Amino acid sequence: MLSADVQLRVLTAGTVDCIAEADLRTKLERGRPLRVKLGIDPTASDIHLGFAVVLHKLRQFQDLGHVAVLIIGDFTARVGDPSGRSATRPPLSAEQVDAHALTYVDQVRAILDFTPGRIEVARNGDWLASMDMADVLRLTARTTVARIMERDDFSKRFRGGEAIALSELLYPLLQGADSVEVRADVELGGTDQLFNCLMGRQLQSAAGQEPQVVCTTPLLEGLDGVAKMSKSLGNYVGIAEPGPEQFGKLMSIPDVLMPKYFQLTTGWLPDRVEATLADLASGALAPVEAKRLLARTVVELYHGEGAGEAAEAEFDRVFKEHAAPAEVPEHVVDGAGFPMRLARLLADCGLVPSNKEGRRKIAQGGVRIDGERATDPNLEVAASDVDGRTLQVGKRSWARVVVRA
RNA sequence: GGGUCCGUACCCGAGUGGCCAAAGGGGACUGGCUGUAAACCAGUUGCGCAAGCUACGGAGGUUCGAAUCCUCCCGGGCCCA
Repeated sequence: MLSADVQLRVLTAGTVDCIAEADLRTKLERGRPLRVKLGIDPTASDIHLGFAVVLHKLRQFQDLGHVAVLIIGDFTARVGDPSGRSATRPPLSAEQVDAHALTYVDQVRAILDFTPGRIEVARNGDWLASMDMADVLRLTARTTVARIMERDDFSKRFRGGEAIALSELLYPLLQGADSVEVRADVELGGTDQLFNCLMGRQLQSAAGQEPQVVCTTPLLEGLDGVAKMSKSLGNYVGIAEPGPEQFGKLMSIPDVLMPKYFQLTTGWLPDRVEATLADLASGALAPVEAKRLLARTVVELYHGEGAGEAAEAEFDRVFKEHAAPAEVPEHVVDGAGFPMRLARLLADCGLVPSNKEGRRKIAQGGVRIDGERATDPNLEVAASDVDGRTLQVGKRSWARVVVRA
């Protein structure tokens, strides 16, 4: 195992908070593998680049010989993490949570080391679900209303006269209870998790354990450049998405976000990031080229050698030469329905949410059949007009029509 | 438990008996320009080819006519206890 100093330098790089760094040093100096906890609530089906930031940090710990303790928050997902929220989250069903949990573990394999002994995966329902009222009361007695209300999310919502479910107030305690349960030495999380993680320290102390060190990583803004990347806002790049998809999405990020994306999503060492950003700033590297480089790098990271260039080639094909992508989803239509309105067909193919919307898109010049723009919203098409052809709506939606006799 | 205010489309928010499928803003989408960036310009943003239908928390009611008035219910805020 490397010296505590060296480890400390690597581990704290790119973190926002590390509470307390001295404690981390002490723990590292013992030379024993640390138990590094990271909780994920399976509230969505995709893991995205924003969450990958903290996963990469966890991987660094693993690479230095420490143990990743991944907590799937199957129980906490149903309470709803109030972090960064301005409203209560909608509850998820147990089935949804289970389904998400499975895909999470699958996706996380792309980043974490699953060598036995290097990782533990646990579900917090295993201990939280069986708590009885006495346990809950004991837990809640360990903190105070004032402490909970210090939290920005809560105090804002409270002052704004918005609803806060009592169960939401308990969320930080549950997350803290996880730390006690798994005897975490370190807990990682995004900066929005700071409060929750600190609760773990408090509860561990109360339980007679040495408090965990809390390391937070920066939050990544989503494609819109404003809000935090999240599934619910749809401004994310999933780590399991196809390369060309990732590439296209990354090309659409605002320029101002490029430095941050280089820092947080490429997995590059700080020196290389700095050098690239310097080139960008000096004009030696054009913004487009920098963005292409970024997109290629990220795609390679998740899809392997060569995938970046393949994605880029596909991107050029579609957006420079305006050709249809290599893979267009097929849509089978019953031939009996013909002749039919083009607008209807677009809706059937799922390219537009309604017939009406299809008419609008046509009128606005946003619809093409094999690259040929359609302009008449009342256009009727025969089966032979569309069979085997590619429909396009806007810049990013395609479907190949297959008429079934 | 008492009092009081509120619930409008993806979000915020105007509307308080007909002129309301509902102002305005944000977002989103389409087109133009471009580097699928930003900025900017134009347009669209319930469903239906249309007649029309469905929609202003839910259910009833008053009225020729309701998002607007009444009753009950559900959800939320605040004050008092």
